[in-house]
Formats: sequence, structure tokens, C-alpha cells
Amino acid sequence: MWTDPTCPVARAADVIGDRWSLLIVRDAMDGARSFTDFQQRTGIARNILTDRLRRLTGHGLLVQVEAPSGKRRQYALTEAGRDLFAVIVTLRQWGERHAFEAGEPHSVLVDEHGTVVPPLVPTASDGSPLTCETTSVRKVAQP
Amino acid sequence: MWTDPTCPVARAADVIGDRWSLLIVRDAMDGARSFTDFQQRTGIARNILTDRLRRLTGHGLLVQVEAPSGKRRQYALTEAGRDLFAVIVTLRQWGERHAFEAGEPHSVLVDEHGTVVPPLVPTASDGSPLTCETTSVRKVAQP
DNA sequence: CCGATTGGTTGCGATTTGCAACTCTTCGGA
DNA sequence: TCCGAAGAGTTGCAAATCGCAACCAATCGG
Repeated sequence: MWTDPTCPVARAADVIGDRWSLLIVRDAMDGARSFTDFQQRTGIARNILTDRLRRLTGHGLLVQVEAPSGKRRQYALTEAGRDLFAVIVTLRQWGERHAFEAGEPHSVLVDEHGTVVPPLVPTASDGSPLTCETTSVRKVAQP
Repeated sequence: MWTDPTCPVARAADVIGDRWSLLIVRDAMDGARSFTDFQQRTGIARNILTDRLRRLTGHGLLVQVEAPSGKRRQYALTEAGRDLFAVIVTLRQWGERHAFEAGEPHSVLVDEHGTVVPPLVPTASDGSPLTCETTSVRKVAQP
């Protein structure tokens, strides 16, 4: 399927590398639970939303749960889905820096005290910052 | 264009939220420079690659540079493109954790000493780990 | 000067997406 | 209990996108 089937980036892109999946996960993290929640927040076409919710469920990022009482079943993030938090955060921070004109308003991510979340930067074990120049991909042995 | 035009995640997804753009950036970080470099590493169709390279260039993630001597012009990451490093890293780490079967081999990211890059986790200003439950999106005022 | 390589472009068929209309179930109230 | 309104999809197209293969114009190497 992939040119390099051992690359985790390619695998991840296969799961969430389309126009909508990442935004669905974003909205789930932001509290969306029902079909119409997702539809209204993203503006996605309904048949595509059906497909994406099934796909994300199939990949183990979402589960359908019976609501506690009287309510309809809803979608919830799994552990794997919640683990995408770091991806959403870095993507958001990149967007804040590079996808808006100067002075153009945008939303920001804050912690429970209302403090803005600081930029997430890759570091080595000793805490020194890493860039794409100071890192490399170590390939596994191919039998 | 977007349901919420102030969301940086949506803006970022507009730029790199398709099947190929992120993989092109990944390969650029891994040393790809020429059209055929990208084509061979990703396996993308050539007309789509043309389109994606132009789009990424238009969004300011890539530039075409004159090669130092005698060689043809090549593509290079801009500052904004290199700044996607954190996104690629978190996506890679998520893929390592959730997109492979147990025992299935995959490549890993190492620093210049060959040490594996530790997981990148969102933290508050005081260094405490953050999750999607302990953060929220602060919207800007809409006129 | 010739053939191979690079960096595309063009045409066309196959997928995928979006929109609108329709269905089926469930919920809330009179 | 019955009615109307949502909620959660499904179905049927029309339009946009993608992938493949063929073609083309510059280099480049010998």
C-alpha cells in the first residue's frame, strides 16, 4: 500500500491524513459527541461524515457508547484517539504561527487556569531542542 | 471556506490535510530535494506531485532554489516548512504507538548520537502534562 | 552530437466528494 | 396516546479530484 510500509508517518497519514478526520478528532476533543455535533461543527457532508466516523471507529480512534440514560448512543474518543492530542496541539500551534495574517484573530488553547499553552518543541533526552537537521530516521532491517 | 475560520487547526489542515502534503514535507525533512526524489519516495502520481509542490510553494512551505552549480533547481523547506517538524514528530510517535501490530517492525527517529527521541507531550507553563480534558479553546470575540 | 534523464503537461477513465431528498427511529409534549 | 420534530443515517446523482500512461521540452553526460 505504501512506498515505505515501515514509516509511522505514512501509517498515521493513512488514518487521519484526509481533509476531515483530523477535524473530527479535534471536535471530539472539544466536546462533540453526536452525529449532528460533528456535522454542524465541521460542515462536512452527511454521507462523508458517516463514512469518516465508521473509518475512525474501525481504526480504533472512536467508539460508539451507550449514553448513561435515555439519550441516544454517542461517539467517544478511545485511548488511541485521545493520544492524538499532541498532534492536534502541534498542528494548532503551527497554524497559529503560519496560517494567519498579522493581526488576524484566531482562537488559542489554554489550560484550566486560562493560561496559554506554551509551544511544544521536540527535545532530545537531555532536553536540548531538536530540528530536522539534527535528527534522522533509523530504518529497521528488511528481511 | 471553513465553518470556523478562526481555528488554527482548520487552517493548518487546509494546507497539509490531504493524503500527500505531509509526506512530501516529511521527505523534504529527510533530504528529498528534486521532483523525482519526491516522486520515488512517496510513489505519488506525477501530475498530483506537480500540483502539491506548487500548492506547498504557494503556501510558503517550500521554495524553489537555484542549485549551487550546474545542477537543476531544487525544492527546499522554508522556515515555515521546517517549523512543521514538531507536527511530523508527534504524528510519527503516534503512529509508532498505535498504527503497528505488536512486534511489527517500523523505523524510529533518533538524534545525532543515535538516541531515540523521547515522546513529545503537551505541558503547561509549569511543566505539568496536559490532556484534552485539562485544556480548552478560547475563542476570540466575533464582531 | 546523441541518447538518457529530469521536470513537467495532457487526456481520459476511475474514485471520491458534496448536495439534496428520503427513510427510519426516537424523543418530548399536548 | 398521538403528533410533530429531531437525530442518524441512506440513496441518487452531478461535480471535483486522483491516478495512469503517453507525450514533450530542456538539460546533461559522454
